[in-house]
Amino acid sequence: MASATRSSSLSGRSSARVPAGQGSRFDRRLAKILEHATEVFCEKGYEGASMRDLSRASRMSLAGLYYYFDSKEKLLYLIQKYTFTTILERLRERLGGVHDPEQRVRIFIQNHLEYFLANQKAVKVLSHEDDVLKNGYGAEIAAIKREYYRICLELVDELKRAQGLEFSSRIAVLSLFGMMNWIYTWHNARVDADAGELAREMGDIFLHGVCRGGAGPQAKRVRVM
Amino acid sequence: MASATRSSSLSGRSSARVPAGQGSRFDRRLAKILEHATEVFCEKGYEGASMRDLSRASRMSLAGLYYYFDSKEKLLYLIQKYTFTTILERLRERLGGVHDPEQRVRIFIQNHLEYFLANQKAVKVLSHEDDVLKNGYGAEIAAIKREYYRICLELVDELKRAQGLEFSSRIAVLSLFGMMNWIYTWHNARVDADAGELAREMGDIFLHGVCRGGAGPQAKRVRVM
DNA sequence: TATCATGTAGAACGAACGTTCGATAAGCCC
DNA sequence: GGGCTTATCGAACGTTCGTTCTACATGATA
Repeated sequence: MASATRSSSLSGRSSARVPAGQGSRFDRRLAKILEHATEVFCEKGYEGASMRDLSRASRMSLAGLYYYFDSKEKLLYLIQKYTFTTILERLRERLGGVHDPEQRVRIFIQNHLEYFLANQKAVKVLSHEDDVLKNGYGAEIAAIKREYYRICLELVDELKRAQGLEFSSRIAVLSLFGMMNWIYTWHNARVDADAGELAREMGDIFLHGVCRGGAGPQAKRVRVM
Repeated sequence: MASATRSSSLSGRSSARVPAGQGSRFDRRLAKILEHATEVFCEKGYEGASMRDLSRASRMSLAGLYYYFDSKEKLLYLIQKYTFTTILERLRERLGGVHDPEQRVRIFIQNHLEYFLANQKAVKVLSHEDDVLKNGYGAEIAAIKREYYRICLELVDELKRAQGLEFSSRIAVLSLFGMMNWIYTWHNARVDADAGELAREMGDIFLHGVCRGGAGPQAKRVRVM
């Protein structure tokens, strides 16, 4: 018996926060398993990773794992839910008190990239195993994602209103998400800049485009044709 | 015996072109199987799709499939190679004769999006099953991809030179790829614009940013802070 | 010391996996 | 008509899959 539907702060019914250092013994153990599972899912993909891989990574028997959650799918759900909830929570904190629309968009980018680079494996699992979850689990994750998208859309709309601009918010926002999310396919900590620098550069591209001079000082445009 | 190492234009040793209407009977049959497999891989992912799924989709027995290729992995390789080769080929044709740097970047975007939307399932398999292929197969696909990236990098460098701009080409190009590739996660033929329109809007964002007015007429900027 | 919830593991379950085998038609050349 | 090649199939191979059953420790409580 037991497993993740028990009354636990990470899993079942309650709040779903676990910074991996608090909570009951059960919660701490489960959080560790989630960390290992994230790594394995990241490397082999959800379908490609077997429960035996997870058991090896967690240094626990196959059967022992099932004490902490009741299926492989639920494990993925727990990872995705925790990751997404955390991003959203931090974003809300950071946006509080800032009112300049351009600054608010930049904060969104900064928050997104910072979390993405600090938790690269988790967000790869989030991005890559996007439509694996079925029914209830899938719907719940999709709802959180929709909310996150909605916030970004609102920020862009604020910007449009404030600056009297006219363009498709949907395409702009989805393009921005593309820029940011794609990072998990190419970012290399040894050669690429950190989150702050990347956020600035991507913010420049999104807001002003490469032709306006991106990272460098304002450049004069020399039209060719 | 036989299977895809035979002397065939799609598979083994030779040129790897098959517009699915030419070639030997063997090639035409294999091309059909590849189409079905693309659809199944797209829906269930490479690992998630079983050979039995493919056999059902192709309306051919499990054993019958193996007459045309020698492993599931090779099948994925054939799909990816054909798709990528085609994009690259079309790009080269279109760039010929155009010399304005901005126009050349726009052609790149247009070509990419056009193919992506016309072959959404194939490119999803391309993007999503990026690091599944091992050793020889993986290396070959990676090489084609590198070449494609190199071309885009060159286009952006041309633009920088022509307009006297200063920014990180690497980040700009990878951001652009992100914008464009992410499309497979959200594009909906019933509500979203076609490739031409999308290419224009993404080109505007990449080149001039949303603050310069994206799709609409040049907008005046109203600074708030 | 007996009892009880908490953890953990070995061994096995049936199902599904990718792949191979041997047989069997149908069409072609001699 | 006999001997190739091409194309297809049912059945099975050995392996691995996610999951479950049962037993056995451990430490706290009574």
